[in-house]
Amino acid sequence: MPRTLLERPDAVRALAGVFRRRGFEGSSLSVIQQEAGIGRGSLYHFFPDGKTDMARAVLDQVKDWFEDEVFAPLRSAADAAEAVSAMTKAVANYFISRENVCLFAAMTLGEEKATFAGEVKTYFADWVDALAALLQSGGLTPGDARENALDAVAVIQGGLILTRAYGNETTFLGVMERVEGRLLAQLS
Amino acid sequence: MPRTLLERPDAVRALAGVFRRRGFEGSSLSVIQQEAGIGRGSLYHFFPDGKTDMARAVLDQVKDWFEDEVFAPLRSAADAAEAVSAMTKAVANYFISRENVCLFAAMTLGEEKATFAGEVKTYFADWVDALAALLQSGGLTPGDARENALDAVAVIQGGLILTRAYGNETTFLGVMERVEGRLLAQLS
DNA sequence: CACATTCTGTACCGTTTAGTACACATTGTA
DNA sequence: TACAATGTGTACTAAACGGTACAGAATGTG
Repeated sequence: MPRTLLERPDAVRALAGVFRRRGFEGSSLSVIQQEAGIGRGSLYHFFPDGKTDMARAVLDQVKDWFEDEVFAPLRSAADAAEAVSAMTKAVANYFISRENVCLFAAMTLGEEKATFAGEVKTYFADWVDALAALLQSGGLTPGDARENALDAVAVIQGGLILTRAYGNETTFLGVMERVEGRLLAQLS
Repeated sequence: MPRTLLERPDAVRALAGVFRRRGFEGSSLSVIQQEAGIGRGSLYHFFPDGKTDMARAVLDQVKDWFEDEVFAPLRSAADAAEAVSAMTKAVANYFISRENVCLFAAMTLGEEKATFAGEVKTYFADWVDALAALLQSGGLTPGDARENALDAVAVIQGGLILTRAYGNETTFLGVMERVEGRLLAQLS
């Protein structure tokens, strides 16, 4: 079975960049061709169902990354405090190297909202649940753990909005530092 | 000078609803006509520069509402704790009655980002600054006031994302209750 | 009832959209 | 080198896009 230069995961990575910069509806096929450097033929070869297919593939890849690098470590952590620090560090690095855009958050707006509602809900629920479980393992009551986890994810997402609005990155970094501090304080 | 049935502010209100539901790029002229119940002729009569003009008018109206109902009260408050409670209540009611969408946050994504960057930055900066000033007047150091204000606005914005993702409203209400509690705790 | 002004519906324009068709290039294997 | 599978550029379509033009309806004033 012949292999050529462009593999599907590479295409997905390139698409993710375009969607982050332009949004889903703002990424026309011509824009995608140009910015991702992938011709229309290849695009419809890898993603036969068109733009929706492309977006789904991108969301899947993001979800997989978070599952491996964030959610799973939270669930299987031995030391709660260490796990909190690891999570904030991983998440901060991730979004800073990806234009401070969370594609799942972007999918809660506009027409694409209905299309990806299931995936979006699962992503955020997995994140909140994994963090809540960790906090509970660190001594918090189930209720407190859940509330703190939800507020942590919320402040991270809001931090992304504010850092884009301000046009800097220090805003987001500050939010991440403080959310780490608050979570660690809860654990002690 | 003759007056007819539809006034510009009414049109702006209708447009805001469409933009909240469909996003800026997702709101085509035909969709706007249909959902806002305003014909193309009227649209271009009130907003000669087209869609950009419409979006600007909507953002202006939102900004004015927050200026009057949120920012100004924060700045001129006598009692810091009361002002915090008033703000959280006003903000919660506002977003719940507006489909849990902050149009300024939506404008930090996609192609329209560049177009409205100035207005968006001003909106969030005004909010954070007004809240920080209040917290400072309530006894916090300038640094603490600023950090707490920024995190409060961030968690509110993130709460909107999560409540849309979960498809409920209780998530956002919970976030609002807790952010009020945390701010009040700082003041005491 | 005129009248000027403010609105509004409709037809239209050139451009762009997502998606399709398909010949052809590229590749690993035999 | 022949071959089948995989990947890709190009031309094309119908529909939708934002925006324009403009006749005429609606309105308060004299």
